[in-house]
Amino acid sequence: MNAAKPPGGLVWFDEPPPPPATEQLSRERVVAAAVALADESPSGEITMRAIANRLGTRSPMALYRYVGSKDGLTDLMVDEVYGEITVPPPGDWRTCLREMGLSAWAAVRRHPWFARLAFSRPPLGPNALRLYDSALAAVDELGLPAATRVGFVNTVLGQVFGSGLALLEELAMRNRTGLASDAALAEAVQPYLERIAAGGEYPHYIRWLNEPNPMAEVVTFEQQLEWQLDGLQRLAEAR
Amino acid sequence: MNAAKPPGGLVWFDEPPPPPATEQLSRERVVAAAVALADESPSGEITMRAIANRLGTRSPMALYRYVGSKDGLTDLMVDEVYGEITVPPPGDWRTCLREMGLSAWAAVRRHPWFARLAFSRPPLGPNALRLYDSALAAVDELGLPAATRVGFVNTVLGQVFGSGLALLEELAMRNRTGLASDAALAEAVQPYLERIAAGGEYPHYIRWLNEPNPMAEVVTFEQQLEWQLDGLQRLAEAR
DNA sequence: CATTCACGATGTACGTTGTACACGCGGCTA
DNA sequence: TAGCCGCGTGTACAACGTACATCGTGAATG
Repeated sequence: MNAAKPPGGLVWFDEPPPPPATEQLSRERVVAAAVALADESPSGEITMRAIANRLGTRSPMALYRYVGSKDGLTDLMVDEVYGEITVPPPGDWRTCLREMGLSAWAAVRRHPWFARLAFSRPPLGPNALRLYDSALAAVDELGLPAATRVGFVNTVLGQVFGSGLALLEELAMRNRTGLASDAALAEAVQPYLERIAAGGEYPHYIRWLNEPNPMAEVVTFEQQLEWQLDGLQRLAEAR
Repeated sequence: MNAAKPPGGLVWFDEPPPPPATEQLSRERVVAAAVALADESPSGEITMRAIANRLGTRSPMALYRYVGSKDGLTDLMVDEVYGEITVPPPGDWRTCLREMGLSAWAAVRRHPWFARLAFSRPPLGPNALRLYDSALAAVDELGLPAATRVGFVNTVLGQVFGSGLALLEELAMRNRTGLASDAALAEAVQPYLERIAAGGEYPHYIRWLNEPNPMAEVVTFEQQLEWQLDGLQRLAEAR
């Protein structure tokens, strides 16, 4: 053991060697720790070192035996969340896709970082495949060509991931600037906007800011999802 | 000048001291170089060092005099692209929002990285404000409450950024894996999918893969944009 | 029972990133 | 002529992902 010797210090001076590696590592434990860590961080950013730390392991290198690389770990995390998305058994296709969308939306609310990663990794893990398989089963009754079937599914998932990403980035931005509440945020931007207003440009923008509740969320995710389903339905009927 | 002396090398061995800083730096030049660089990189990722290099400047620190930080530069880049998005003069609100959506979509195609950054930075630059102002002017005729007005605009822009992000990530992934063409990609995933197929699970998924042109893009951006506009119109009429 | 071996975890190290800080050069002003 | 000040540079540091060699330990083998 050639650990860096504290210059002129005896072993006794160090604090005793941290939580003694509670348990065997495993791919599952690594992924679970990564997911938990990402859930806690507002931005969803994680670090191999942080994961190692959480597992009581001193070195990030220990993880590489189980996940290959950070990208590999990312894929595993993504598939983990795909596993939380459910599709009802085949029946009315529109109901199925709606339920899938809502279920995916719930998963994204639990794990906002998922929206970002889902965009950047191909859905090829077992849970992703299972999800796509169920969803394709649900639209089977329409008798559409292959590309159209998967287009239907992707439209719904795209809506979820897009809205999720907007959600994530707003969370991250609020946290980065330390402005958690609507009020604090409004106050911080105040001086800047007043300078803008003084310039007399952007009259409609200024008028919006001065009306009550300008930030209320009025076009909800559920609403937009329904609109997309309307569109898909019209597409299916016009076939 | 106490530059690191090459160990056992004479000065003459170094190449002569590079392109002599063509021109004065400026915020505009820095931003322009950053945008050009991001456009060239498939992932849209850039580096302060790379920008400095492109400007013939030896040190990345020179940029900090003009942009404050990388985040600051990001904001400037984002606003630059916001400046490429146009809204027709007020008239039929639906036409205006559609034109804005299409114009934004064109901008995103030119600068895919914009979709990612637009999500992560608040639209407070001059060009973003001008865009929002024009868009709000276009929906003014509807006589809706403030939050609803801006909700209309955000719905359209959200659709653009969401679709843009999907586009960007697909580009990035293809480039990361070095599989540019559909054919090359299909070939690379082939063995994996065959193992899957052999298992007999995911029957609908496998069936999709085996039909002709499974990857054809069938639900276009324009289509989805129109569906959102349909929804907005119904919302406005039901008011 | 002794020896070998493979495996899980570790320490060290490298290259890359953003950026803080101090310096030096050149042109302007007092 | 002396001082200053804006601009670019070099150096340095912390944090990151991860390649690599190493080591203690329990299982497999002779």
